[in-house]
Amino acid sequence: MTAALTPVATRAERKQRTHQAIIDSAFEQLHDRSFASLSLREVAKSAGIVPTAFYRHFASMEDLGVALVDESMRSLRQMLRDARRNPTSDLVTGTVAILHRRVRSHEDHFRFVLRERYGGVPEVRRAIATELRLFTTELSADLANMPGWAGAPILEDLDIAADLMVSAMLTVIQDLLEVDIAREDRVILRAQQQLRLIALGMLSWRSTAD
Amino acid sequence: MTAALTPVATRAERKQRTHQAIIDSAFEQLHDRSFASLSLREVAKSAGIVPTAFYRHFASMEDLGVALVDESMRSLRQMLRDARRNPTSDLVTGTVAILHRRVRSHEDHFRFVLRERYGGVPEVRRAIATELRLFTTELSADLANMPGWAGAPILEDLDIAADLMVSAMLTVIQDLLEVDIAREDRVILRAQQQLRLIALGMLSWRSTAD
DNA sequence: TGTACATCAGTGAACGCGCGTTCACTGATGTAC
DNA sequence: TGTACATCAGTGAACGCGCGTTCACTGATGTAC
Repeated sequence: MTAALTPVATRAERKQRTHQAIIDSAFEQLHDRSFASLSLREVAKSAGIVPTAFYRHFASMEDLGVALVDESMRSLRQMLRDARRNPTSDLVTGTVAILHRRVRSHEDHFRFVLRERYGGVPEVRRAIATELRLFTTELSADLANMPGWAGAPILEDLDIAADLMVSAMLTVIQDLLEVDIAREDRVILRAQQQLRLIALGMLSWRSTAD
Repeated sequence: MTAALTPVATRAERKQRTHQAIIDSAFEQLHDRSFASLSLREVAKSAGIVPTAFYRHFASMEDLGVALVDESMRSLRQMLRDARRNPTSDLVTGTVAILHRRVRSHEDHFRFVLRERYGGVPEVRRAIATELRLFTTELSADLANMPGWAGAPILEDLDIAADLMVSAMLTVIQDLLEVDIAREDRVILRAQQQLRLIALGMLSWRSTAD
């Protein structure tokens, strides 16, 4: 009795495997193309199934698109959670390091989200917008809980800073995806400087409001 | 001899008119779709010509895409020029007002640029990236010439701030394009606050570097 | 354990459609004399 | 001004192609007894 003689998998396991193969090969194909230009037939072919079998897993391409958003956003949320659980002395350096690591280990996900954020498929766009809004809200709440803000900051003002930080970091992610490895240190440094700049602004802001 | 009896236009004028009709109706069609999903036949039809006549004006759809970028970027550059020539006492309020006005008068252009910035057509993406880089550089130079920075700021640091401002303003533009008129005041206010936040950060930054 | 039936992931032919592009053309406008 | 020819923006038929979707099917896996 060898492993080769046992059945490769149950029917459910095989289905799940094909399901994931569709998602994975979609991300692969989306490396340098927009989701709107990706055809059902192309996805099916690269996943190793016939076009009609696609419908056993997704009702439509839009449906697949939303699944890709879910998969990608898990990366973003995980990133935020990592940052929360890893409160280093230098918060900016730590946060940028986590951002850097997750972008590099999930490049396809971030590329997809940034490209489709304002892309041509409404359902995908809506799903991304909803998740990013959640992301900003969570960051804002995290800022409020920071030990540094002893002087009772106004939540609404922290929201402005959180918004700015998310804008800046999305730009940094895009730069990371485009830069060649040799020049990536400059992008990282700039990301740190921009977060510090916003933090400095917040401190002056508070003293201005006093 | 009435105007109606004079020839409507010369051949060259008629050609130019069709050329512009193609560009205008492309922007119209792109209101809620990506450029990659727009077909040559659709553009031709909405411009009132037969598909093959398209080739009298553009070598390909990519060629049209680059023309749309040129047309759109003229709006962006004009905006920067307006801001330079209009040095009000409250620079932030004035700049945001100019941004607001130009976005509202050229919504199609800004929508196109933001959507295609990371979109599916490489040539269009490249054209936009080049123009945005120029835009940031010019803004950085403008910051250096500002009377407020009496204390000899380092150009490289101003670059970081210019980058951050462009990121923030691109997000603001997107918000303006999405928000309903009733809530647009909040977007404007937030834009002003974010620019002030960055400016405050720059002031502290300088005193830190001293 | 063995048999008979149900389930269902994946198949493959077929459909009608819009696509980009070619080609020879038309006929109004422009130009040379 | 009148005529003969050149230019060229726009036409319309035709092409081969990949698309999403339908449908009846196959045959391995799962289940009930």
